[in-house]
Amino acid sequence: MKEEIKITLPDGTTIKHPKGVTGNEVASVIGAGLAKAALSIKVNGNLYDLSRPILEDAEIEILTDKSDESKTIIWHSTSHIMAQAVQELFPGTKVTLGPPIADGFYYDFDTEKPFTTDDLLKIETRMAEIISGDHEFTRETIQKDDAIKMFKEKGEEYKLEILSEIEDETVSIYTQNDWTDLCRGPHIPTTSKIKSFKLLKIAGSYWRGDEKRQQLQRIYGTSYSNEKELEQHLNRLKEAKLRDHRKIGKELELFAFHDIAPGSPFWLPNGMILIRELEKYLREKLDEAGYVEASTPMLVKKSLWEKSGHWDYYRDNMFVVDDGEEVYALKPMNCPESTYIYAAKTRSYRDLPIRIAEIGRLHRNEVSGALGGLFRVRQFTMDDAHLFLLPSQITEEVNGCMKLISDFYSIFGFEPKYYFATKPDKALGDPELWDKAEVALKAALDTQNIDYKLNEKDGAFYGPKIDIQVKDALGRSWQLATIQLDFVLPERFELNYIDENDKKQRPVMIHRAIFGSFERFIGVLIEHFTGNFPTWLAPVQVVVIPISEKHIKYATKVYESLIKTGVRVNLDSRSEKMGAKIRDSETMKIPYMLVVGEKEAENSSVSVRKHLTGDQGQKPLEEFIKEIKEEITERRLNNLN
RNA sequence: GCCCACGUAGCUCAGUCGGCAGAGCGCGUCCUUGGUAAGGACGAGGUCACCGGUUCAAAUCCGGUCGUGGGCUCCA
Repeated sequence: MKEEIKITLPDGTTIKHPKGVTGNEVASVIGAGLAKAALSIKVNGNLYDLSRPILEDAEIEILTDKSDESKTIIWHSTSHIMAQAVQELFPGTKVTLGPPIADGFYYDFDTEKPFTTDDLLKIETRMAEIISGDHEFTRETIQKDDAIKMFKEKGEEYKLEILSEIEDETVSIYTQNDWTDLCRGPHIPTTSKIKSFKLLKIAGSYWRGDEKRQQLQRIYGTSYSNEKELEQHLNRLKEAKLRDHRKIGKELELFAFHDIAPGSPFWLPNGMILIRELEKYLREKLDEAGYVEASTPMLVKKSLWEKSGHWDYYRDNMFVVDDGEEVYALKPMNCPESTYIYAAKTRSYRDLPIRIAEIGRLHRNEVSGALGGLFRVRQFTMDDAHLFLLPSQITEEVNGCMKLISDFYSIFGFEPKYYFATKPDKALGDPELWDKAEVALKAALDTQNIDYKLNEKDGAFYGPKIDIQVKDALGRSWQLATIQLDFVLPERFELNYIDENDKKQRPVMIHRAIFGSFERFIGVLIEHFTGNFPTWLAPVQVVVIPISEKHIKYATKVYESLIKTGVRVNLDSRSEKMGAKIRDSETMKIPYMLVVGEKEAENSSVSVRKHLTGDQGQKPLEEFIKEIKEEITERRLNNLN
């Protein structure tokens, strides 16, 4: 009699099966429907192919297309099919890696001729044939030596390099439709489980992401087990395009780029309003949180950068200015100079902590290919701050930073997520201080009951840090804020304070940013709000629309009383029809349109139309002013997104 | 920086096989005076990114430069 194993289902029931039973068989016993929908199986936490024998007692979970894990399996299987199609259509192409990624998959190829858009269509056609052939994905475990022999014969040098790094004696290979790839798996049972797919783009990449190594051709694609999900995915891409801050920035006249200053935005008057409002809000928050503000020079002698270490490690990213007598560099960071503010006078332990904010304009010479809209620029304005404190104050100060950050974000509707990064292998500074600091950071996170993810050994070489990410309205994550401890800079710049025993001691330094840079943050805000800013941020808050020339006089009165109360208001007195004026204001995403004519002039009222919402009816001008003032002062969200 | 694609009016874009530079929006002037998303007429506006080459002839073909976009971490 054959040996039996115990299979435990997610609901706790157990079923006995003969040893070597496959996921397919287990699923069939549970139900025919499940067997049909099954894509993979989780066995004791590991993903298995449905055809792979289970050899021991196991807790299992049959995965259908409802699970995220099975999506990655579908994507990965599709990348194999794509690789097969590519090698058939373009003989001599060598395969490298083809993993699933966030929303699909890619495969990197070494090919003599780069792929064209037409090639993508050909590849898609061939893939469709393979998929409809309903070929099985079969797994085989073979000796590594045999695998080496096999891929050597095929001339797949990249697979050989991968094999040389594998320590196990056996490796797995997967075959579909007579095409075989080295792969850890698992895969979907048959090619026909893929119901929809699309190849999205061609891109260059490097073998192992290393620019010194072979340049490869990457094809990105995505696939799903039904038509609908692909459609949804393509819609998301479309939606993201509509929200693109470069497009909206141009339409709303927020900023412009010009060849004359690559990577540096020209802020137009409308965009400047965003900067001014953010600055105002930021400074209010900083004042409340006990910060002082400083400003340090933009152009500094290179000896400063030598001392800070930037000259050795960051010079490629710095703009260097030689006036013929002296070599200067534009500051790429504020921190080294902030130490001069601290050291401008003798500090006592009683003075600490000192929190120095700097809204500083920085220049970084990013390589041309890295630039992108407002997200990656060469000149930007950082909302920076440096805190100088006693080691015993770390927890409290980090707490303060986190509170400031979550407070700041809440009015934009952002939920912060925290990542705690600890000491990396290559770290500078006193190990004892490192330990203390990590304990203190953890204490800060714990006292606030903050849910965080630990990124071990991911800290900066000069200290541990907490990174904060937010998700925007489209669910995309952005890293904006960071809180970093620094033990190295106080050392390099020989900072000190006088302790209670009249002895010199080193302070600990914290670098922190709330939203990183104005440029990037505004880019994120534009996409988050689709340009439909809350009223307090909107470049133009109200437009007054007289119905005809006869009403310009009253419209001017309305306009002036709004100006007087500090509302940003335009008067649209063009000889256009009201409909056209409304259309133009809607296009410019202006929060409020005040239509005024005969009726309104008679009783000092305005007819309010709200952006994207429509006619709100008539109300007294005074009432409207009171309401909009309140909305602006409280910095209310408009919930239009 | 590297690979691919792209660069035509302020904006969005068309321009076939190499043969006189186009549209809509916007802008200007005039007409129109209106009740919640485009009223009408006329007009101005171009070194086809830049430099060079091929050709009788280049926006168009070739080479280079600059700029823009996508990608270059997601580990068989």
